[in-house]
Amino acid sequence: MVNRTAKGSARSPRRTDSLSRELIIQAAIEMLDSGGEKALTLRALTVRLSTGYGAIYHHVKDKGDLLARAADEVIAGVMSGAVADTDPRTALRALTLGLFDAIDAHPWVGAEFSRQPWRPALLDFYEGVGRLLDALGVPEKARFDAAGALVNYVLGVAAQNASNARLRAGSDMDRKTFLENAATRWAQADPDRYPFVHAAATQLGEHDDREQFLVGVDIFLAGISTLG
Amino acid sequence: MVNRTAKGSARSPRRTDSLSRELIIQAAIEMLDSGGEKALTLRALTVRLSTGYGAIYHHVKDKGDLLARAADEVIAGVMSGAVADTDPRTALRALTLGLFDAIDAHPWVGAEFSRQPWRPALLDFYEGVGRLLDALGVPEKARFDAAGALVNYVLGVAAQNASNARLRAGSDMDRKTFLENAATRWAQADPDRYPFVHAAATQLGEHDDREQFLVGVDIFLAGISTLG
DNA sequence: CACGGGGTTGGATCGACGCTCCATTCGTGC
DNA sequence: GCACGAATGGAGCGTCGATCCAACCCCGTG
Repeated sequence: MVNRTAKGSARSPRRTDSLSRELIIQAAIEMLDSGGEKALTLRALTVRLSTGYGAIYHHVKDKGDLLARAADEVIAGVMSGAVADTDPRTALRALTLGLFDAIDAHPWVGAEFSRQPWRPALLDFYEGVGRLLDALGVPEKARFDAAGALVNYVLGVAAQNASNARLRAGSDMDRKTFLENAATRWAQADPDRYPFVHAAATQLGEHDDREQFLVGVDIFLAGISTLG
Repeated sequence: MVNRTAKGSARSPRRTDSLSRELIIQAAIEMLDSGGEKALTLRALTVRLSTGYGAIYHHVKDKGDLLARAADEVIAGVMSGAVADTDPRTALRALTLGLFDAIDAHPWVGAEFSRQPWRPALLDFYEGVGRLLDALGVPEKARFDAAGALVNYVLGVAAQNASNARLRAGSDMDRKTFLENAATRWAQADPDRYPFVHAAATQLGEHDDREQFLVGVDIFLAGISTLG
């Protein structure tokens, strides 16, 4: 047999501090936050941690596993800080807004959860929503459908925001000018064919994502309260 | 200079019927429908159309462009068949259900729209929703927020369904057994830590995605009617 | 202290991907 | 019939995720 590693190149020294899964996930989160989803490549990760593929794959199943764990980590931080408000309505707004803000700060989390919506971190979110709906007096039969609808709404907005953030990152502009550009495009829509879109262009340029999200939650809560 | 193509291999004959963008998109849609998102590779596309990369890239900017156009094509088929119902409530349910069914039949479309929510096809959907909300008597100021919330809900459910379809495709099982498996997992959740999830496991196993989607729409409509 | 086996690490290597580039060929107006 | 732009096919490039294995370190046993 041939000695396949009989090259002159000396092997780089082995790391002194041992690698851990936590360390890898932390590094992945930082890379995702600073450079978006496409910035997380295993090659870049090996460079950042000054290690090789073997070390990483020893602690993590594959790239999907790494992404999922990173997303879980971010959400876990949010859900743990959930306040137990006395008013279920206020608590529900706070809970959903917490997830909104987290995904707004880490857009890649939104994309990841729209890909894998059954992660344990989302189970906690589901549970929180369900319990608060109970406290709100929603009958048990309707609770399941209501919780599903609300969670889907939150994830929908999250995916939307994540996508916008990606577009913004592509042509580095801030949120304000991005919205103004979109509004201009809407305003240019044919008023005969698109009366609503044309008319809504102004509001698109001025609206606040966060506030609009809360309006949506309120619409939901108002609708849910009519359920028998 | 060296003649770089002076190989012995004869060039394969040029196609007689000319390639068109429509043809390429149609082939892409069929590949996506039969094998999911990962089945659409440019290499496979060149084989299917018995052509080369150059021909494809002449008609299409890149793979993202191709995916987006394919998704637009599918949705355009749905939106064109929209019925003008007299009752705006019924029409709204029909419109949203149309999009739901389309994405249910072509899960990759859901994933694509959660990635690029500002495509012209969705502008039509937005317009339809906005106009029907107007007919429903929603005041102009609230219409923008309400339409945004509803569209986001629909896209959220769509992304969720697309993801479930992907999971099902991975371990080829039908919808029923897939739901039963998920329900079993929910039922195994700790009843003390996850009382709601544990209790909802039964409904998860028995529920119908389509009906639950419509319940969500109804919750929305009920909530919207409270807007002043 | 010797030693050896298992947990851990680094990196060469693989197959597949999107995409670029260019020689070639077709079609059409002159 | 000829010239020229549009259209085509495919070799090749750079990069990706993933695999695989020799090298390495730590620690328990004798």
